[in-house]
Amino acid sequence: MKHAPLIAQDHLRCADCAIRHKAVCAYCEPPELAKLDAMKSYRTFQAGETIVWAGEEVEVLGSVVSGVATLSRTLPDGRRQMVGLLLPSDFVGRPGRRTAPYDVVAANEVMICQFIKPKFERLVSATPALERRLLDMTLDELDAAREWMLLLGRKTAREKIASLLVIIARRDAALNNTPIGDGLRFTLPLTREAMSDYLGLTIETVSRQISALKKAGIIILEDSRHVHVPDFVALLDEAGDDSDGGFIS
Amino acid sequence: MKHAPLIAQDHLRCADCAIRHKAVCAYCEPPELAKLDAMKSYRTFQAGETIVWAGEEVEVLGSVVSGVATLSRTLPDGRRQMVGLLLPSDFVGRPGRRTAPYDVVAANEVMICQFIKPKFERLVSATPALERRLLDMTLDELDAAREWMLLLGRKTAREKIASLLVIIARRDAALNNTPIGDGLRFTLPLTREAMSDYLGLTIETVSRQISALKKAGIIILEDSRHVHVPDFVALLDEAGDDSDGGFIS
DNA sequence: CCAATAGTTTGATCTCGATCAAGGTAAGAA
DNA sequence: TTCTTACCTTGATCGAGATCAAACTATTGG
Repeated sequence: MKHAPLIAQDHLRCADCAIRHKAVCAYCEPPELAKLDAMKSYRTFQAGETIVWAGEEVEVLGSVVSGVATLSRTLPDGRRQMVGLLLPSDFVGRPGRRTAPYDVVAANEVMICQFIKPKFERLVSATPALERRLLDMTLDELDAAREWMLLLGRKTAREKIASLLVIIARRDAALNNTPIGDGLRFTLPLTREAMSDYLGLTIETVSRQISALKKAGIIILEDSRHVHVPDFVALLDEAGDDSDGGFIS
Repeated sequence: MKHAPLIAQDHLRCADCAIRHKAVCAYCEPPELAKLDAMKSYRTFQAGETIVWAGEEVEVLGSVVSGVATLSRTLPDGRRQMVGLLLPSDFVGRPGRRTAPYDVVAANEVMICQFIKPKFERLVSATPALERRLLDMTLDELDAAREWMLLLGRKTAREKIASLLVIIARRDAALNNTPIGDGLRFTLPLTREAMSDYLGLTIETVSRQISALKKAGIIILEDSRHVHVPDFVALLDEAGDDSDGGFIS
């Protein structure tokens, strides 16, 4: 049987597309999947707004359409570690679980394409292709988490910063459908504090290492949020390894 | 419909049991699942033996029956970080993926209950309950990985050691069906070097912190591998948080 | 028995990133 | 405009954990 892609360029734009993508093709899509279209709704969160509180019952799940959200855990004494970064097309929520063990917070204005959980789960149960797709997405998240463990446990502050820049640059390029190469330009969607939470560092160290990369000519800062990378390979080199960060599936 | 547990005490003993557990019950098990019994075979690996090389094609998957295996990633310059610990009943292998991005190594003598991958995957495709169970197990692994990210990014060396001891103690107790409490006694299945790889520390720091916990009376060492915990709550307290480590699902 | 090997512990010193502290910058409100 | 607030940068100092070095323990094999 011939398989044609169900969604092309804009498969990142909303949750049901992100979920259907790869799960099925235009020729063999189970009719149940079309129901996703009817079920979805959109919701916007402001920067800093908490989308899900750790331990709280979650009644909704979906995926990020635009903006950036963070997953983070906090120790009783306030130490915080980000455990995931949700960029457009990433899935939010845990199918089959009642609560999340971490906070989900909007880093900037975030639009979510969402489904009512029980409805969505009923559809999943009835649609093996959807179940398979969710497993596939969860394996990608697991790879990303393990890649991050290597970074947290063994990389230097400078390598951590470079690695984060590489990931953001790659995702940014993928989102805009532009090739990755020299002369790359992108916007940091995170504050220095959020970066420090992600990298297991302090704000000051993040700021210092970014300044150091700037001084070394690896990056050029137009302002604190706008990065220009004249030589992408040089940045990759600073990251300590050449893996794809587990974020490309 | 009434649900009865399919497997009781010994559900940890082999892969098809670990996988069937929770997926189904004695009354509603799909007939396909019985095929797991016919497909499984056992294989033993010596301590230090590599079960799967990073990037290598994997033709087999299954779960740990006895012993301990580790998942680890290595940077080009040799720095190593363990990204997962496989204790009895844990699943090995990535359904639907051709290769693994990390090495799987036997920490001591390990017995695996294994399935031939294509056969297993065909069965999975035909058995939605199995697919769901795999998703559930993968979500547990993801939770554990994220818990570990918090440890790697934000905990002190002492808290890291205490956290690892708590996890091993809990798994050990679960395996032997004994309650967790004071007067706990267990064997460390890892060398100091493996612990340092897991915790993002050096061997020396691991050794020193274990000595410090011993001096503080939190643990009593019968020899370097045999630990006695007089007061479990005191150990928990040293771990910095009271979560279950994501290892209990 | 001794030698060799692998793992563990302890000490001395160094260094990277944390901490403490002070300014700088940009955007919005009064 | 000036005040406020949030965010970012830079400097000085400190300390937890790394590194370097040596000794100790247990096991295996000749």
